Formats: sequence, C-alpha cells, structure tokens
Amino acid sequence: MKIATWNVNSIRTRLSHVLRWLDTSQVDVLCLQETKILDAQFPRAVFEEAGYLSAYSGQKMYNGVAILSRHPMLEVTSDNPFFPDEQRRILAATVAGIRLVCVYVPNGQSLESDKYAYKLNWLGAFCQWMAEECNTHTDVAILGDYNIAPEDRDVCEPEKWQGHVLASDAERTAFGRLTQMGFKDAFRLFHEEGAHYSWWDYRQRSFQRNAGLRLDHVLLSSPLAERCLSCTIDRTPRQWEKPSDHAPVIVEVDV
DNA sequence: ATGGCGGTGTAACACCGA
Repeated sequence: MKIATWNVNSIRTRLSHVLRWLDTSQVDVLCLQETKILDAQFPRAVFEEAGYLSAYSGQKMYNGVAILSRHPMLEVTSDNPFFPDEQRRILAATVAGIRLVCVYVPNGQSLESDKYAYKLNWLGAFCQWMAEECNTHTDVAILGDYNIAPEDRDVCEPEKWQGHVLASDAERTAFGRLTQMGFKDAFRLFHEEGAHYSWWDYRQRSFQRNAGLRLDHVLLSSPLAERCLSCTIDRTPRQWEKPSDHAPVIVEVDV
C-alpha cells in the first residue's frame, strides 16, 4: 500500500496538480495539508470521480487538512481530545487496519511569538494523544507537515537556521518525544545523507539551488516501520507551473 | 538589514506562511 502526504498550499489553486499527481503516483492514500477551504466547498465529487473517498476538516483562509483514500476510512476524527483547538490541523482515519493521522503542525512564526508557545503546547498535547492512539492501535502512521527540521542534515544552511523557528531545540525535542515513543522517521530508514528536502521557499530560486528544509515527515510505529518498503520525496510536482512550495512524501508499506 | 514569492480576502494592500 502506498501512502503519501503533501502540503498543497490551497486545494482550490492546486486541484489540477493533485489530480495529475494522483494519476501518476497511484497512491492508495493521500494526506493533504493547508487545504484552506470550508468543508462545504471541498471538491469531494472531483476526487470521487478519480477513485478516491474524501475526509476533510477545513476552515477559511488558513490551515485545513484532508485525507483522500481508495479504501474505506473508519474511525474518522478531527480533534485531539487533549487539546481543544479552533484551527483545523488534525485528521485521523483507519485505513486497511492502519491508524493514519494527518497533521499540519503550527508554524510558530518566531521564538518570541505567541504562535511559538502555541506550537509547543500543541505538540505536547499531540504527543499525549499519540501515546493514547498507540495503546489502541498497533500500526500507527503520522503523516504531514511537522514544520520541524529534526536535525541539521535536514537543513540546507544549518548555521543560518540555528536557533531559528523550525530548527530550534525545543521543537526538535518535541519531535524527539515521538521517536522516543517508538515512532520511526520513515525517510531515515532508507536515506542517511543530507540535502534531501521537502520544502523550498518560493523566493530566491530556492528550489533551483536546492536551498530547502525537510519539514514533511512520515512517522511509523515500530511494528509498521518493520513493514516499510520505501520512503521517497517526489520533487516532480515542485517543478510544475505554479507549484506548492512543498513536495509530497510517499511511503510504501506491506499490509 | 530588508525583502524577495505566493495564497487569501477583498478590491490596494495586509496578513501569513516557512
């Protein structure tokens, strides 16, 4: 089974990209972030025609998550019981026995910002929730835009990003709590070296210079990680006309 | 040091993202 995550930066603007990518990638499940659309306006019929069921939790302008799946989705939930939140950043569903959690972690803006405190609180409560999900499910996959570069090898210019939001110690510690719980960074099961990124700024020809960050991750519970066959970042749609600034990440798991 | 690009809302720019 192929499962992917992609921050599309508006599903309205990127609809043709998503359809084209579904057609070429042939994934079974696609987790989307930054859909930026109200539930009533989500283009579910378009995806149904392409062979995908939709689950979504959206809002106007900001945030918004969705899961597209070729297989039935069970136990769909859009809230962390430990963290009441108006911002639509979470969507979980069980597909083929795997508990899938689609996340759009807050950006944090800067270390001085209230948004940074919100990010750390949000992550703390998220870890709590994931601990609980692990008690009730063996195969858990957390896919999404974590807005955290876990290590210096995930950053193009580490000295420039040191202590900066997305690469700060507290954020990395929060990410580390998930790995301490037993979650494995799927990409690192197969690739040790740096210079693999999933986000490139629109400005300064960052993509052409490969000046990026690895912010989009797939974390797998240990039993699921043992059945992970591959994890890749697909840079192709980042090269299309009017792209999202993020690239999709795909894992292949044995079910 | 600053803004650079792009989406959204709304109708010239502000806000936000990462």
